[in-house]
This record gives sequence, structure tokens and C-alpha cells, in this order.
Amino acid sequence: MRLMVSNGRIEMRPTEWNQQIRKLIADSVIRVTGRSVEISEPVQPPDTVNAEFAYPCFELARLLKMAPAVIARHLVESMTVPSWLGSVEAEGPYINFRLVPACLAESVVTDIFERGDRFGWLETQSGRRVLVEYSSPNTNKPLHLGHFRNNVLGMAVINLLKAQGHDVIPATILNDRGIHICKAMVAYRRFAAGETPGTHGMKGDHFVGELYVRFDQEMRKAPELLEEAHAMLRDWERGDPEVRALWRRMTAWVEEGFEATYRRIGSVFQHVQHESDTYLLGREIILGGVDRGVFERRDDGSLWIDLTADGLDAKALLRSDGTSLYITQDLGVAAERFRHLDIDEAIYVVGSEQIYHFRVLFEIFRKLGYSWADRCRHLSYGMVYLPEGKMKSREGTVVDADDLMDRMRDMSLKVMHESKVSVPDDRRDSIAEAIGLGAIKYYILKFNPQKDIHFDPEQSLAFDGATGAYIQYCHARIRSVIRKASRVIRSNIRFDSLNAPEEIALLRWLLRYPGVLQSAAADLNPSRLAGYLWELARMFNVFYTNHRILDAGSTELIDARLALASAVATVVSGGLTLLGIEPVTEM
RNA sequence: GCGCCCGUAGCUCAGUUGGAUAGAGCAACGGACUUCUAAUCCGUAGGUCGUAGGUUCGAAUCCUACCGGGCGUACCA
Repeated sequence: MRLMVSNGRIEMRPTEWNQQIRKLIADSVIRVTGRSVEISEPVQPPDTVNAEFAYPCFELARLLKMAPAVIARHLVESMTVPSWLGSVEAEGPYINFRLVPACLAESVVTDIFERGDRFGWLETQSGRRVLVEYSSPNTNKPLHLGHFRNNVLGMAVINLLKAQGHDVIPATILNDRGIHICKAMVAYRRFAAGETPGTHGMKGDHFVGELYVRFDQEMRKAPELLEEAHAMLRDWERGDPEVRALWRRMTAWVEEGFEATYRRIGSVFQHVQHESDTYLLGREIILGGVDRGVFERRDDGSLWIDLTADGLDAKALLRSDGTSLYITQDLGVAAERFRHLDIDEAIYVVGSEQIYHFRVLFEIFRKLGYSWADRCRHLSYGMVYLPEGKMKSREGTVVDADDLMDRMRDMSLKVMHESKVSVPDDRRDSIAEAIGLGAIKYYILKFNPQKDIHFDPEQSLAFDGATGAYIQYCHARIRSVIRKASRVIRSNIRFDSLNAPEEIALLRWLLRYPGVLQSAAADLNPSRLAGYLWELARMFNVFYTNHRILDAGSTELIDARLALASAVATVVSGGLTLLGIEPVTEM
């Protein structure tokens, strides 16, 4: 086996090593046993082993009926070691492969230089169109920390899917209809008629949110208010002009407020729907399903599906009075999206309290025989608890998203003030905003989405340890060094001068990046990337304290280290961007 | 009751989908700035991976039972 060699150098992409090593092993197996065997992917050896790849021989042991350690030894002995491998060693049942450091360095750094921010991305388009629905708030109150988790998670997943070559449609559906908004409307008519967010100097969503809380307080004194809200909902459904006009005004206020919050978070939607337009969808599908015997009509006229055979319960799909339910709409919206948007997959970013709902929904898709039924996924994420317990909008025990972002920005301004680096006035605010947002986003994304977050105000405000600021700081440091060097040489680099343990560790870690992106996207789990970036930043900081870059001595070493540092900065910056965190260049 | 999720250091979490001696951060203590950003780094200490069985060359990871916590189990959303 020969590799492409040009100018005496080996040209190999970081993602190609795995295949080459599998082939080496397979060839060696043929030589030793005469058998052709499928070799599985090499694994990553533990830190104590000085190698990039390891192959455990247990599978072969079963297949060939030999002791794993014996196989390992035999395979190594009969292996033709290519020039890019520094060593191949059998250690017990494992075969460890170590690359020639210069080959590793050239492969990784060159590819990062060539691909830039897109290093580690899949180069070819998948041809798959994926709709990701996220955020989908009720329009009766401002966004809180729970929504924040949803938005941050949704955006990160969207970016990760794009990096895997999918055509992604970020979508949301505003729940602008129903009893919740009517409650706020009743409160407005009773207690705030004629007032506007402007007269209170408030954002529209906060203004309406206060009315919603007000309704709940007043209702305790005057329970008849609830009936008034229900009456208003009936008037709304009938299309009463006056009610509709008020509703339009108030939902517009809320949506304006949302837009400001979304802009600040960085949430973007390509496909926006309103429940007021979609809540009647799905009824024809259900009526059609009755004709085909998928659903059953009960004596009172309500329509049901029996899912007990599938380990679920019976579920109502249409009320006895013919009106729709939450699931009716979801059914109709999904069918419409697959039909009109030409999508191949749909992902719903919705909290874990709705796991059952989506199991039922997807099962109904299957019962209806939709070809896309198995291409729907529910990305469920854990709840966010406060030290006081669960957040409740009506009781005001929430962490408001706008307030949170303000607090984080102010915190970082304070730390910037104490820092030894002085940032020019005209950039200070935007950097503080980026650090504040980065802190809270990273705090959310570093957790596995499945897990509940017990929001710890102190930890979330922290800028040390595994935090967004730590990673941003690493990036800012590198950029600062590059600014001082005022050059990064991109060709004819003496990669063989990079052989310090910290340099090898960094290069090995950079080598893992494409795989991290791939698995984070496949599992819809940005915490994989979050953890990886923290580790990368940590490794760089260790390198940085132990070695000089600009005073490295020889020009060759300075240029090689600048190239390495620049490659790290590119990956940190690209990774943070995928997480929706801004990689600042000074702080 | 039934279903799903979680249980790893004092606290908050990782753990490459079953692989080598279980790792970080925070908090505590002790060190390192005349040197490229100290929002940094180094060291010390901390473990019956909820419990008990099972599966196999090998288990924090898989299967079973139990214990503890959470969320569901609406003609609510």
C-alpha cells in the first residue's frame, strides 16, 4: 500500500487515517491467517498510551479462536509499516498506532487552513431536508429560562445538522390562540384599558405578561373572571370583530417583544406559523381516518384511537362537540409540512414533559401509513429548576430571559473592568454582551439535553472553569498573539519542529474534531461539542503557559507554533459559532 | 398502579455507545505574573459508579429485581 506523496510530504486528510489503519490491519490478518475479515473502527487509546489510534483484538480473538494478545503480536510482526506511522506496537490485547508527529501536524493543520471555519464539516451535501421546530412559545408572557434552553438547544442542533450537510429549515409555531391569551385580554380590558407598552415604558411581551399574572391574582378574588375569559375565547372563535381587534393588538405587542429577545439570543426562523392559522388543520385527516377504520367514533361523537396494543393508551383526537385538541393540530401541521415544504425529516425541540405526547403522535402517523412517520424525532430536554423549585409563570417564580441577559452582560462588564487588559470603549459593550450571552448559553449547552438542570445562579454567573468565558478567553489570547506576530505562515511550515508533549496532545485533540461534530449531530447532543471545546481550550492554555510562541527561538519553530495556535483558534471559533456563542477576539 | 427519564468525588457534571489504572470543574489548602491577555497554569486531597443479582474474555455502560428523585399517564397545552 502506497500513499500519495508530493514534495516528499504525505497528503492525508485527518478523516482518512481510520480507513488506512483498518486496511493495514485487514491486510495483516490476510497475511497471518489467509482470511479476509471486516475490521471495525479503531478506538482512541487512554491518555497514558502514547498513540493516536488503538485496535482491540477481542473481536478477532473470537473469530480466529486465538488469544487476543497473541493475535496482536502476530499482526504487528507481519505488518508493513508505512512511512507515516512512527510506530505500531502490541500492548497486551491492543495494537497501538502512533503517527509520525510531523505527518499528524501537517495533516491536521493544513486541513484546518484549507477548510477554515468549515473544518470538520461534512464536505458533501446529504440531500436531506430537515425541519427543526423549536421555541414555539405561548404569546401571553415573556420568554423565560426554560424557553432560553429550548432556543439555545434548537439553534445549536440546527447548526450541527447544517455542518453535516443537511438542508435545515428552522421553524416555529406561535401559540397565539387559546384561553391563556384571553386571560391577559380580560385583564387588559378590566384593568389597563387604553394603556400600551409605550405608556409603561415596557417591552410588549412584558406588558402582556404582567396582565396575565394580574388576571390570576384578580381571579382569586373574583372567580367569575374565568368565565369571562372562556366567553372571550368563544367570541374569538366566532370571529367577533372587537375581540379580534384587541387580540391582534395584544399579540402584536408580544411578538414585537419576542423579536427583540430572539434577535439578542440569536434565534432565527425560516418558517413561522401561528396557531390561529393552523388550529383547524388535522380535522379532515382524522375524519378520513375514521372512514378507513384507523380511528373510531364513540357514542358521544368524540373520535379516538386505541393504542393499547402499542403500549400506549386510548387517545381522543376530536372532542364530542367536534372541536380540535392539541394533538389534532400537530397532526395537521406535520402532514402539511411534509406535503408542502418537501422535507425528509422533522425534529421537534420540546421539553421532556411531552415525551408521551410525541410517542402518541408519531404512532398515529404510522397508523395512518405516512411514509415519513419514522422520520420524525422528538428532541426532548430536561426541565430547568430554580433553587426554589419549578418555574411557574403565573406565580412569577421565573427567570426572565431578558433580565438574565442583562445581568450576565453587567457581570462581564464588571469583570472586564477589573481585568488587566483594557478594551477600547467603543467595543466594550458588545464584548460584554458576547461574554454574558456566551456564559449562559454555555452553561445550558454543557449539560446533556436529557438531563434536568438545577439552575444555580452562582455557577451560571461564573467565568472560571468549564465556562463559555474560559473558551472565549483562550480564543482571545490566541488572536492577541497572532496580532502581535502580524503573520501566520500557511505553507512550507516545518511541522517536524512541533514535538513537545503539549503540541502533540493538541494535534491529537484537533484530529478528533470531525468525529465529535458527527456524533453530536447524530445524537442531537451539543454537549458533546461543548465538552470538546472546553478540553481543547484547556489543552491550549497548558501549552501556552509552558511554551513561548513569539520567543520560541528559531523562525521555524515560531512559524510552526503560530500555525498550530491559529489552527486551534479556528476550531475554537468555529465550534463556538456552531454552539451559537460569539468567539470574541479580545476580552 | 402503569410508562419514560435520571442516580458517578462534599457540590455540578464528563465518561468516545461494552474496552487499558473511572475523569473534569467548583468549593478547600499550597504554589507560579520584570516574560506573547493571571478571565490563566501547577500541586495536594477527595470513589462500594444507588443496592443486589445476571450476561462475557471484559460492565459506570447491556438484562432483571429493588431503593431514591423527576416527568407523564386529560374531550389541557
